[in-house]
Amino acid sequence: MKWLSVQEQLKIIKQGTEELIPEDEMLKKLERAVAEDRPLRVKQGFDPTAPDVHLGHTIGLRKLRQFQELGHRVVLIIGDYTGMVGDPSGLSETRPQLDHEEVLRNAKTYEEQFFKLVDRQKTEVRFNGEWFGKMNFMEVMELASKVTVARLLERDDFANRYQKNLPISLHELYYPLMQAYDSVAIEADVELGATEQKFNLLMGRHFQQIHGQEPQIVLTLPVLTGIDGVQRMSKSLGNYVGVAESAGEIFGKIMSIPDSLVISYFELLTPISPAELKQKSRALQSARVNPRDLKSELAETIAGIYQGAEAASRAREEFDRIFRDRGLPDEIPSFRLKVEGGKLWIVNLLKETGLCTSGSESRRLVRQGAVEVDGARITDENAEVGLEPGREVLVKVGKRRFARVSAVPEGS
RNA sequence: GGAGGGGUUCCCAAGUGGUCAAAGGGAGCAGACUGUAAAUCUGCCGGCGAAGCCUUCGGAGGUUCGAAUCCUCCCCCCUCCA
Repeated sequence: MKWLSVQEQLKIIKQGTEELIPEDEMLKKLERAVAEDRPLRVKQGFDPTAPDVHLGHTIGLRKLRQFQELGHRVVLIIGDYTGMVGDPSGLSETRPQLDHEEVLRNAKTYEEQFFKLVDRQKTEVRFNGEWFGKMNFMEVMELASKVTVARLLERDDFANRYQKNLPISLHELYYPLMQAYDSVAIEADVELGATEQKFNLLMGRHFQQIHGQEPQIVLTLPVLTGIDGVQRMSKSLGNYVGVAESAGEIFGKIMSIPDSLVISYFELLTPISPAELKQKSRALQSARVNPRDLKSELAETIAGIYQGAEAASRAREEFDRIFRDRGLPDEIPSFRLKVEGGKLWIVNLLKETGLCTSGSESRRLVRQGAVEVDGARITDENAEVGLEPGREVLVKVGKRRFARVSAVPEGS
């Protein structure tokens, strides 16, 4: 194995990271890795609670990839056991617990997405049920005896909830211990996580020391702001972009982020060089470029990483056509509806095609002027639309809901 | 175990007998504008072919012409005491 110099490695590792604790130990580990030609074991755990890997996760995944490129080994821990507990990090409430089968099913989908960014050949996949499943109650108690309640309550999410008189279940307090024990089980050299994971990561050091191991290095990464521009990106907050989503979906979602987020997205989510980043940032400030165009470039880049450059470019074209030029998307679902007397009430049409979920919503949208049939706006909620077999009528609701509708032929 | 506080529409949160499908904020959706699914402004925001009616305020009963609001029992959460 050819190694980069320790200093060069450290520089790359530090790029875009929030904290490296402690840096001097990292240096020592790297030196030893090179001297003994033995890759570091870089741990990252995932709880397969929701099988969608989103852009927020990719910050960590890109970092793992970098470690691999430097010659190190990734240990991916699928938290089949911890997933059943539910990580309380950054949450103000108890997570729902999952049953074991569900967790295993999710894990599979998770891996597929994970390996879009991380090299499978240089990854060891472990389930933490492997060791937790064998533990007996005495051993669990033994673990628990190593941490004090006061220490656990230092964590800001627990502290917050405790202060606000919100419930904290006892099992949640075990989560950090379990994650920490994972590090012991796989003898991790480094563990990555978002800044909000810091407590859990540090607990890993503590446990490794207790078990006579050299403590792992803790590397924290910035938390990505979600597409709402306010809260951290998370599936449960609905402000996320999943890496498995279609290019069109990814493109559109990125286009909907506030302009103020564009630069940091470039920095955290694309392989942009520091120089280019600086240039874009200046261009934006000086109003030399239209933020819209910069955002479009960002959206295409990100969509390209996960769905391929071709799909990304098609997504951009389609977006421009629909939203900039007010045109039509490539694919519009077609419906054939049963019609009496050649006419169908607009409210039923919208409901039956799924363009609206209820009659009330249909009426509302018609009243608001959101509905067009063959380019003509319909504002009368009692309107009827003429439908015949074989001839499709184009229905548009709002800016992005389309359908082609025709009638079911007589007698079928 | 004792005493007290609380559970409201997707989320936060008002409401303590009719004027409540339920204030306000957020999210979401739509319209206008635009540079865009940014920003801003405006409107909508349980369901029903819409007249009125139906379902909804932790659950089940009850009082009342009328209950989110009052009573009874139950479930869950929090605080203090032990």
